[in-house]
Amino acid sequence: MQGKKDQGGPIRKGPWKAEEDEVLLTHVNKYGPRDWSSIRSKGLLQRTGKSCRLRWVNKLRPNLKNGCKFTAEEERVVIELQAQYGNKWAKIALHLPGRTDNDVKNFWSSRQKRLARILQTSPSTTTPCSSTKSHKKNKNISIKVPTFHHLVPALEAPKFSSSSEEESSLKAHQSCSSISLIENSAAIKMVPLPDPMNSKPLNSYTNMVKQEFTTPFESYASTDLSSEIAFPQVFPFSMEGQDLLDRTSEPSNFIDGFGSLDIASELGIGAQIPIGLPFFEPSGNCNIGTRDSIGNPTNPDSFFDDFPEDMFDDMQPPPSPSEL
DNA sequence: AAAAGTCACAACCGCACATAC
DNA sequence: CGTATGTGCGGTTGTGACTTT
Repeated sequence: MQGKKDQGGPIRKGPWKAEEDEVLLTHVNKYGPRDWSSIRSKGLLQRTGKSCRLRWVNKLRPNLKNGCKFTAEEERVVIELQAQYGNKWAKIALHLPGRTDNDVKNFWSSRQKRLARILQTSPSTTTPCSSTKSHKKNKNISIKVPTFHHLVPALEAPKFSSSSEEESSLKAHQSCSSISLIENSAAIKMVPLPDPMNSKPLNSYTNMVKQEFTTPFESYASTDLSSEIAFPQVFPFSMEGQDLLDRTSEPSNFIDGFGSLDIASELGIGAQIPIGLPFFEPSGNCNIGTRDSIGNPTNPDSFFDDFPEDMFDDMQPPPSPSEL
């Protein structure tokens, strides 16, 4: 960039070559992960110390899960910790063996971007879809996403497959979403499953879920969420894809739609909303194949069925549950 | 088949903090 | 004690691969 040459010559930027990695690894093996600046000053590489360190930390360090998608469990941990620590990626990464802060950061960033896009496509009034991927799929439909999302928090939202090994992670969301949605429809009336990972530092989270998981409204009322939830944050439920959006065009299906943990996760409000613990497969095998009894649009627990669709249009911040 | 959009990832930048001098 | 240097962290950007239309 700037004529910062000197010691090791002009600074090289951009993608690392295998030879550079080798040199860097040699250095680390010799002196340990430190003295990054000396790498350049010794003329070993035309990289800044910072760059060397970053390369090692993010790619060359042993035991990294390079190339592996975030598992459902990792995803959940991120969500939980992000809600707890905020954007302290390095801190969060400490809880995820093999993951770097950069990994976590990128992962979260992707989610946020997706959420942002979805938000734009979820107007509270009938609006034609327009440009994003979701839009494309909904091309000619008018999505009417009711603004009653504040009700959602109380709804159980198991995210069965979602990410995890398989294609999952985020990209797979597009495919998983529809599945989880379907499964969610059943989950809504499910009884909380035992916490699959109670040994994790997610106790508060899981306990909360268990506690909350009575009936949507009961739980909602019992925790007085109306006073806890930052509404603006709650509103835009991430519908993990067009499927969700599609479904949300109908109140009864809408419920099915926001079943996923991502609702909170993508909003970064995992700790604020008693989103149910996702019931994904423990071993992170997002077997999308488990899309058994799919396409069951009739959700017996779609309590919104009784509501006139337009009643949500002008919905204001969350009324107390009793008002519902 | 091509174009457009989206995603995931790698890498850089700037700032903050810690330590050495 | 003040300054310089090194390191760590979070934010941002660029890019290639993939998906959808």
